[in-house]
Amino acid sequence: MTTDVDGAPPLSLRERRRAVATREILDTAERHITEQGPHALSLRAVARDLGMTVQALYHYFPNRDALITAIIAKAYDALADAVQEAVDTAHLGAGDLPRMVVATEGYRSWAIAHPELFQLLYGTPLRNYAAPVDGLTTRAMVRMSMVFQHEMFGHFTREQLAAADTPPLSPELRAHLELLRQDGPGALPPPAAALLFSAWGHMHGLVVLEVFGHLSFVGEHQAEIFRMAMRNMLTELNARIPAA
Amino acid sequence: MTTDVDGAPPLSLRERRRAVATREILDTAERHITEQGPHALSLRAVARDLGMTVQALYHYFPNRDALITAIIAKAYDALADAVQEAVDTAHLGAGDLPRMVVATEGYRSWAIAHPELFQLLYGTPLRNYAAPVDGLTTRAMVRMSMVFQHEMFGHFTREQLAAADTPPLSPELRAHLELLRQDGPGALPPPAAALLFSAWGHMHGLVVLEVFGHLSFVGEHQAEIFRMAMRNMLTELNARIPAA
DNA sequence: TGTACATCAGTGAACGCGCGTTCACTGATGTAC
DNA sequence: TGTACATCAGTGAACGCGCGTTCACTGATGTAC
Repeated sequence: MTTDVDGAPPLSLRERRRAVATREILDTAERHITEQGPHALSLRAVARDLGMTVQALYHYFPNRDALITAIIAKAYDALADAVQEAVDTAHLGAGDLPRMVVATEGYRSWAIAHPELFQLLYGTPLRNYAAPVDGLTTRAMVRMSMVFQHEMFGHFTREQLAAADTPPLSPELRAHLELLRQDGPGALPPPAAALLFSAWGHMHGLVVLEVFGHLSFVGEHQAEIFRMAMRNMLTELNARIPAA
Repeated sequence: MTTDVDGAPPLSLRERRRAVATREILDTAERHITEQGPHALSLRAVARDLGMTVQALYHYFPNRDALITAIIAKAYDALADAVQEAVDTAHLGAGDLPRMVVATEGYRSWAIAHPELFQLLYGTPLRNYAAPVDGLTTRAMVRMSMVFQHEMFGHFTREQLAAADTPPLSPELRAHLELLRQDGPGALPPPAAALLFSAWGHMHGLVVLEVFGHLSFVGEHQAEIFRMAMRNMLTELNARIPAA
């Protein structure tokens, strides 16, 4: 009776229930984080909220770390989605904002709309939580950085990017960045890669200061300062790349 | 018998013991933070480590929050000191690094040397900890920002700064920044203030990404990228301020 | 088609541990006369 | 100079709460024949 559009084997009752329960646990845990902060997450509280006992959770997640990892992965995806969507709908606004600036504003907006999840991703590492080594979170990160680098560099040729005007990079750093671009999907020449990291830090720094309350003295005008900073950043970035 | 150079009334035995004990509590708590992370701080563990009972701590700090606040204030001061000291000893290095870049590297170095304290200042707010409204921490912040703005803008006239080339600021933001400069000691014209915030975000963002492990794929070369970014930032900043 | 067995979601009970804070009290230190 | 009192650092005992994880077990769901 389940919709079966793609010819996948239909799920059994057990499997459907399991999927629903897993989803409920994740949603509840995420809600707890958004309400109490990432460090307040407790398995017992989640179970209580779902009307079950703690032990039952162990049928769905082997332990607390696994649950947290799942939420982190989900949050990374949500952030990447927000950036992507901001870019995709950029032309709809009639403003003259460069799409790159729109992308950074998508990043900022998601962070401000979900401060606790942003803290989960970029704040103090959780106590007693050991992040897994696998690439569960890396995928979303790569996806997001592809969006940024496409908006920043997409309209330049590889030769232009390789000739970007920066202080000279050491041979070791150049070599390291060359290596990175082999296994990563993004194929940026070293100077452009360095500029990307710098820009990422700039964007992230302003957002993190704002979300964590260290710019509160600027009051209502943080969005305006952010936009100004990102516009300037983009202008200066373009000025570093030689004409074709 | 205590050294009494400044003519202050000599401390009684009780007062000296109290000062020593307070210092010991603070040092131990700070050490616990540097060893276990800010979220692991526990009064009981601190007391245990000092060979006393928990209750005794309440003679020195009214509660856990007060102890944390004292450590935060101390850390802010240490960070400001590190930046100041970097600038003060800048000329000793024979390099051609601008003093502003040296200042930002002082910021970065302190953060890397004391990642857990840096997390305490700029990471996820502590659970169950309510930051006090008073300006205990503000003083050090202002001091540090004065160093940066002196290095960034000290050699320009007020007229030059007021004419800095940025996208136009809204009248509301201009007014707000004018207000800020009245009660703060720093007297930056609005466009310069906006550029200062942007630069602060840039510096902070790169440091926070590095300290929290989000730039680990750059490996050993994070210092080089940071220096490049800060050099570029300074160059671009200067380019925005018209000649006298 | 029904039956025997395997799988799985859930519970009850428990282990062993942590925490911040309050209260009533003792003994040392400091002070006024 | 000694004496009576006040202040303060520290303890013992307790309150009331939280947590993650493991174990043995029941009853529902799924599967092989």
